[in-house]
Amino acid sequence: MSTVLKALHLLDFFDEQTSSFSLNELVTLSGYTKSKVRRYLLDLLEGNMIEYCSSTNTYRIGLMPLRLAKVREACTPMQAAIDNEVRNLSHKLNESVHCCIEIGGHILRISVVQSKKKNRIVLPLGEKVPWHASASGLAILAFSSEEKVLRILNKSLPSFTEYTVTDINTLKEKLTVIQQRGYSVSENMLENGISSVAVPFFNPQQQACGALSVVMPSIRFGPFYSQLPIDLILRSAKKATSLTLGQFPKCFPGHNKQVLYAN
Amino acid sequence: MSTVLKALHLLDFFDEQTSSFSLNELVTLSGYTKSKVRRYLLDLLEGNMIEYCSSTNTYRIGLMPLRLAKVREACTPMQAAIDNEVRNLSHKLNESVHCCIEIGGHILRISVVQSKKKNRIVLPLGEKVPWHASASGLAILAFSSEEKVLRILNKSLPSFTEYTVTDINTLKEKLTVIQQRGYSVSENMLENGISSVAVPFFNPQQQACGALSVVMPSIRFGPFYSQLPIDLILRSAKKATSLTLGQFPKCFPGHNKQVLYAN
DNA sequence: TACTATGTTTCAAATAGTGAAACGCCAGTT
DNA sequence: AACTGGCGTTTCACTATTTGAAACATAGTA
Repeated sequence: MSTVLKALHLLDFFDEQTSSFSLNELVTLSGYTKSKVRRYLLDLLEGNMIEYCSSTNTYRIGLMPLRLAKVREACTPMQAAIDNEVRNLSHKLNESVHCCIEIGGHILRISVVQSKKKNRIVLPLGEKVPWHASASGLAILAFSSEEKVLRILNKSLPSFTEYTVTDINTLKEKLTVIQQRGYSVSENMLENGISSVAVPFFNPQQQACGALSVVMPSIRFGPFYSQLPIDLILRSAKKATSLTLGQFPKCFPGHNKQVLYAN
Repeated sequence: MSTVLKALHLLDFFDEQTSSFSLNELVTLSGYTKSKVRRYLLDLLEGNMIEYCSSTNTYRIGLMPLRLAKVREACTPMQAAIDNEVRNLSHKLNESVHCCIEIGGHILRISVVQSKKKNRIVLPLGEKVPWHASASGLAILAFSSEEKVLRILNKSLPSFTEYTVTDINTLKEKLTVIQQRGYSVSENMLENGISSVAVPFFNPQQQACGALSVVMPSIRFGPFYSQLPIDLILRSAKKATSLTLGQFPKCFPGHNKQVLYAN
């Protein structure tokens, strides 16, 4: 593994919950030796990827990512495009809609719009979502390489409810179904009473890089699913894809324009 | 120079104008050998810092910077804090106010609020500002290391008006004055008819990382400067500094609370 | 004062980075 | 079809950078 990659790996630990670390904390988290971590941190510091706060002896994200994000958003305004699609879709369906993208091996929720209904699902922004127990995670996995699927699912997976599927073979079968349908469904898999439908979207390399998901109380899911507005959801996913210069792969169903509904 | 830093250096070339590059373009820009650049790009790719677009054979900024920027803004909302100070200051002075920060060796304007007066200065957001011919640039330089000053000023500097100073020794004298006063002044240096005053602000390492600047038609500058509301401007700069967890250095004048006015 | 937890420095050993050159591929030209 | 130039890819011997362990420094605490 290259030095550059090892250094960049340190950045993976920073998130909204834990946004700054001391040297020793990163030593523990990364498993690298102290000298290694220190050297990397100094390099990242000089490259403006992180900042050092001398009063607390901790490191946090620096200004360079801000600049780079600005550059990226300036030429391909993904965040704006996605926020827009999520808002539209939520407005049309009057259910909560959220969008997750995969970064650094995790799925992160980067956009949410809540339903206006009294009984609705409220999802925190920036949260990590489990691969195997969310419609979004499965939607992405279904259009990922076999190797990646194995890497992610081939470990002991946590069970959240009695409906969480943790067996790799059952999960693989689920993925096959999702590949055929083009969307995934989660009923009470992550938390009892919450159900959702997700459609993946793709990056320029035609890899699934995120998913749009409609999420609601399970009590409303039956009627919703029986006349699933998959066209609407798909259209949003395609728009999000094209706005970020991505491309749906040939293997995606509905290339033949025939969309499969419920069951 | 470490490998990590050399790899990160490639990211410096990406900006709003030129947001994607082929391998060879980066070879030319960086002066590195082809093998080197390629290796670095692959590492950055795997670290999600960049994306590869196979249809154009070019690289552009990836998703990781987006994530990191989000993390940073979530814990220290710099952009929001600065926008706020710029708005306040502009409102109080009724002149255009803007804020620049230094990223990757350049000064970028990241926040602007226009004066409400008919005759006012309108500045584009995201523009690069020259180090030697702007109040902001000089304000930052005055509180930067000698080595950095030399690196930046020790090349042939463009002349914008007959008032642009391009001689390094004259510029250095200017910097000394700014160090004593805590603010910098630009009269017609970048464009005839535009004058401004700038105060630097600082990051946690007490390095000048940006500047707040009040800018107006030169015709109003005399009266303005004769009773310069430096306290107001300084207070805004200090607030911007503290909100981003930064710290003014000991060497900054006014630690003794005595503020020097005009001339 | 001693103790502990943290960050810093050092240096020989070894791993990972390096540049040059050869290679393969594609598109445009003759 | 053969030639050409431009670009990305692969390879490999050489060596410079990275590495880990251990000693050192410093700050906070009992």
